[in-house]
Amino acid sequence: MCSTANYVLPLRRNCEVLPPPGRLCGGASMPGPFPGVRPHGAPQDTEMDVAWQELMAITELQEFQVPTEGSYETAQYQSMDSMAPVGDYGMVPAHPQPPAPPAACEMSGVDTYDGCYPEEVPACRLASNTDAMYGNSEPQQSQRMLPASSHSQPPLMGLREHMNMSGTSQVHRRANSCLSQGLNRHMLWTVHGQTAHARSADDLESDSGLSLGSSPPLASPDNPVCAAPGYQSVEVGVTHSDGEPDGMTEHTRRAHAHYQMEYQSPAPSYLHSGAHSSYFSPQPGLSHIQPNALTPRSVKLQGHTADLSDMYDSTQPSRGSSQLHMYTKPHLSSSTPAPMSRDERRAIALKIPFPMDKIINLPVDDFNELLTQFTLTDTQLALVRDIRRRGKNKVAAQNCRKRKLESIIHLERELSQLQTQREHLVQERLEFQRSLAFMKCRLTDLYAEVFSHLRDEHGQPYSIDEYSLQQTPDGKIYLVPHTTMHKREHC
DNA sequence: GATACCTGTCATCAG
DNA sequence: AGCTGATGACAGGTA
Repeated sequence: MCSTANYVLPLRRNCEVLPPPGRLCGGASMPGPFPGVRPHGAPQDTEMDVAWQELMAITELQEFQVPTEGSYETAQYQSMDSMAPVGDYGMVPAHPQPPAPPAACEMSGVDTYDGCYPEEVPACRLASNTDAMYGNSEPQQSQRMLPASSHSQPPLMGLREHMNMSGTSQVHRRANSCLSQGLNRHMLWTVHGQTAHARSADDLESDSGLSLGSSPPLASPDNPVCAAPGYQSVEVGVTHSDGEPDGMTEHTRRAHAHYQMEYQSPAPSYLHSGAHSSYFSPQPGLSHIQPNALTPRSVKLQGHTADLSDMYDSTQPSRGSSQLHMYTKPHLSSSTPAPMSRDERRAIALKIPFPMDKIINLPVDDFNELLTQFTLTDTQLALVRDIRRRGKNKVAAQNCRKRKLESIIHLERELSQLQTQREHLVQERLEFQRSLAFMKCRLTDLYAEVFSHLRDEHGQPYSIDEYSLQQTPDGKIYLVPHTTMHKREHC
């Protein structure tokens, strides 16, 4: 065991031989660390057939006949021609006539609303102007069944450009060009488009869509706007040249009748808690339409209301004009409200007897009670539940995104704070290192100073290389030879 | 035309 | 079991 007994010269603190520090250690610098329109070409027949086969595979559509190729063109021109002279339905001419399989119009019961989605009777209603105008044609089925790049897309793109999409600001941007462009495009579309069915805006705007089983696509009542100019072009350019004396085929009449029932008759009040205050009031007619209720197409149409109304007034009876104005906003302001959503249009199309906000926001018990107060078809029920699910998920998604953004902001802020703190700590470490270097330097000086004053019994100075100063826990300081220290270290 | 962003929707999971 | 919220993924629209 080693002990301090080996120390040769016990020294005391504050020894007289220890002079005060004479100088500061210099040079203690420390290095411191200091980041479409399908090229207006007719779709291939095979593709068309496949598309229709896929469509027909849908249960709700199986009752319809797949139109023959020849029927498309017939329908295109026939329907358009037939539309022109119609005087009872003002909205009729106000939309491009989508090529529809006339064969499907042979089906019975088309003129009777059975509560099904309008798309469930696509051919006839599509053949009519009604659906292409307000409703859409099997949007989701089509989207699911028909790939985006399918043959049916081009004509649809034409229709999309022509009729424009709902719910997009694009409506406003293109509003001015809608009339002129829509006319030309419609003509092209009419001539070249040979798609078996036309998709309405709903169709075009829809994404992957909802479940096919629960929510078949619905007709949308918002497609008429740009269609008007398109139809005008048809009416002017094509005129009634075929063999439709009265200019209206049977299926067209039925479709118009359908439209009359759907959009002209008193509709339930759809009060929406969101951007859309109400888009239908119980009173039929025009005056009740809220600005918010206007669809993009109606908004788009707004800019051309005068022109169109003049044309319609001259060619269409007041009834049709009334229908046209039904979706016409008095003033097109920059603060144009959001257009009707797809579900809103669907609700209108299916005549859901209660407002959207109730569908979405009511507690489940109240919601179920509400459902019991009305006799709804299965289709209506499915739609209502889908609307509720989508509405809630929509809000949830909005909240989720909001939270995500807030989380990102929070994390960025936290990151910034941590970076600041890190910089502070780095500076602090640098200061400590500097201080430590200074203290080491000073200790070295003091060490040398002490040794310079130490003398052995012979008056000789101790060598700093042979001796070192050690302090014991009790505060005593000893001069220890390195050999002893080495022994201690070994101990 | 490519890209980023926004929004709606769907699918899925968990409570 | 059904409802609801949360969220990733996807698609479409827009700038």
